[in-house]
Amino acid sequence: MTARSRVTIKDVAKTAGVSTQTVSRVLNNRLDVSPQTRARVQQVITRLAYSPNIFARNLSRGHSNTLGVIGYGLIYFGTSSVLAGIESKANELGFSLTLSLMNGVESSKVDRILYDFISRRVDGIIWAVPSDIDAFGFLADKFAKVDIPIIYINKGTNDSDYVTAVDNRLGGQLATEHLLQQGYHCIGIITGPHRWWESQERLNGWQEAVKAGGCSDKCSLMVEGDWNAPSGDIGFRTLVNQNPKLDAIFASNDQMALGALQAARNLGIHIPDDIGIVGFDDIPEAAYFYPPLTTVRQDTRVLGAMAVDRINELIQARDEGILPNPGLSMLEPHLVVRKSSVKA
Amino acid sequence: MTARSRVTIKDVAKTAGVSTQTVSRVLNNRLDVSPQTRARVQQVITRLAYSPNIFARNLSRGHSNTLGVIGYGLIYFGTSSVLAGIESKANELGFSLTLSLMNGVESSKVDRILYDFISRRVDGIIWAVPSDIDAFGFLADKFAKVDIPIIYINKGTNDSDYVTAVDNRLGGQLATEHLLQQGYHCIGIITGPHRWWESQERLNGWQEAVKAGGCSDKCSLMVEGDWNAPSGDIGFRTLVNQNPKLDAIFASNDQMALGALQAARNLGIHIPDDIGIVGFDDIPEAAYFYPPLTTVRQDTRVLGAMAVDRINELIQARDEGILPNPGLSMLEPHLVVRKSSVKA
DNA sequence: CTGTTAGCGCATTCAA
DNA sequence: TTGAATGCGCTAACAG
Repeated sequence: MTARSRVTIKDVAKTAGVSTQTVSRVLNNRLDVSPQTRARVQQVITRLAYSPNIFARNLSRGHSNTLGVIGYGLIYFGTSSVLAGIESKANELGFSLTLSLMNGVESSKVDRILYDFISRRVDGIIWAVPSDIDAFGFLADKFAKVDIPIIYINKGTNDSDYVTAVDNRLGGQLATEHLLQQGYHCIGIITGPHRWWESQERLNGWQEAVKAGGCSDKCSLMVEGDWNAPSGDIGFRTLVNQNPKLDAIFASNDQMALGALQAARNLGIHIPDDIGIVGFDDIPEAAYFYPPLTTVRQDTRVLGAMAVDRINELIQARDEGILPNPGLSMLEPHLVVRKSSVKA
Repeated sequence: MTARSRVTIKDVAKTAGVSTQTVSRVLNNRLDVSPQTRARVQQVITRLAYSPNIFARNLSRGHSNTLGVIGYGLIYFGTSSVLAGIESKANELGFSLTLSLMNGVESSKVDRILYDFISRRVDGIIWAVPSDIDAFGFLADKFAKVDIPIIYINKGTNDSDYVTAVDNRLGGQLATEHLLQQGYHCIGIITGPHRWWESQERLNGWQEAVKAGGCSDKCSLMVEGDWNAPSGDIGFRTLVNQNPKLDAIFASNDQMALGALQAARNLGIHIPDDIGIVGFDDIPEAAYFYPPLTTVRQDTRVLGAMAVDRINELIQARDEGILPNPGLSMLEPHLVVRKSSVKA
């Protein structure tokens, strides 16, 4: 106790004139308590404003009913929204959350977080950090040692892992096919960083669609961005310079699309008549861009919720000694058509 | 234990050939351990991959070294960014975090969260939910009973409370004075919901500046928004209809400013030549709006960090039996000038 | 410098 | 239906 001491189960027991066990039973909604005693104990509990010490409880029970979540910056729409979904679902299922944030994937920080999670006896771990293939190499080793169920959000499948992801490849396809259907023929792409799984997949989707659409190599140029608006601005200029015939661009997220829109304005290029643009994410502002942005919506909240459901299954199965089949659960994104890709 | 049992301090003690006490001393970096034994114990600890059970530790120590944070939706820039600041600073000071999210201020949810915080023996509470005056009425009662240090982010002062806030009034003034300096004379405002403290303060700042600038009542019209872009769109149209002479608008956040920009385009009104616009927040996208948005930047990350520093002081003071003076710590926002308010 | 003893607050045996 | 004893894993107070 930090000086002042709190009400414990003993106090409740004493003033209610029963044993601590009985109080414990009432707390845990056991059936084997007579209605009268239960009522009496309840009264005392509320009167004394008693609330059980969760440390004592968890220590005694041997587990924490807590999920460890490793997330990514709170200020990006997609990653924040995933966390919101996780929080909400965890709440619904009665899990507490221990949240750790990472900026990049630093090995040492992962060690510290894992150590903390073990100390907290988390029942499961959700990895919600966008990360590249290299990172997953050393992560796999670390996680293998931990012996706690873990599920990954948005990483490439890997036979033995439990993964929940948005079908980013499909998203890239949808975006690109839409542009083709609108009569654009020469479709460039501004990707995210190449090492990100999401980025690769969106790129793959674009590539497939572009090939299927019969676009020439010259007409399927690519430039790498960094997810932020300035890189969209630069990317747009680069693509246009490389091929003046270019008449459409798939930007791998909405921020880069926003940068591209600004570049176009500054260059006197008209969107969508000269060049069509499609983004990815459908951030709330996208409908108010100029022109309003056609984009691929991914429901990241649902993604987070799915992950929690899945880890819950894993935990329960584990308690029963079962080992569920690993694999990938995919969430389908869909296209939201606005003016940036529809000629007047 | 959930079936499988973990390595405990006993195991370490046994295989290292010392008492659990010595292991404990090593764990807590006590000085009174000989270098040899310390080294030996350390080795065993890493070899056995031992990590202390935090529940046992907290139970024994009597406190949790944890901060309870009540936050607001993860998908809004300002509120998320505050949380990011809190997370980062808490990490730096060695605090763990227990995060609860609220959408509105529902009394029953507050009860549940507080109950949970008490169960977790949090050392301090940070209230980071934008809320109206009415809410603070019943909140005060609840918090008074809890007997845990608490600090509020962005609420009106109240003699006896500890508050950390952005000077929203100053922000409103800065925005409005800037417009006056740029030669605009008839400045309307799109506010946030009237019951929000932030909204009120920005409104007050605007009002002062408008009065000081000698604007007539007709030229200082106000319309209420809801922080989202659509309400900015509607607000813009309303203001323009009410007074065709209106030549500037202060939108109380960037999303509403974005909506206003779109409305202007659709009405054929030119920004900034016909009407100047200033927003509030400086979200990352603001520089890429069309035209780029002049806005008031508030460093919400720093705000969060300040709150953690303050609660830390409170906790320490409390341990020493001192009661620091309550009051308001203000953070100053500043103006970021872009094209939306500067005539060509 | 190290070990022994005791207890943190609760839940889980067992008896009664 | 209830109570008494025991232990979860760790730290604090005291010895030595």
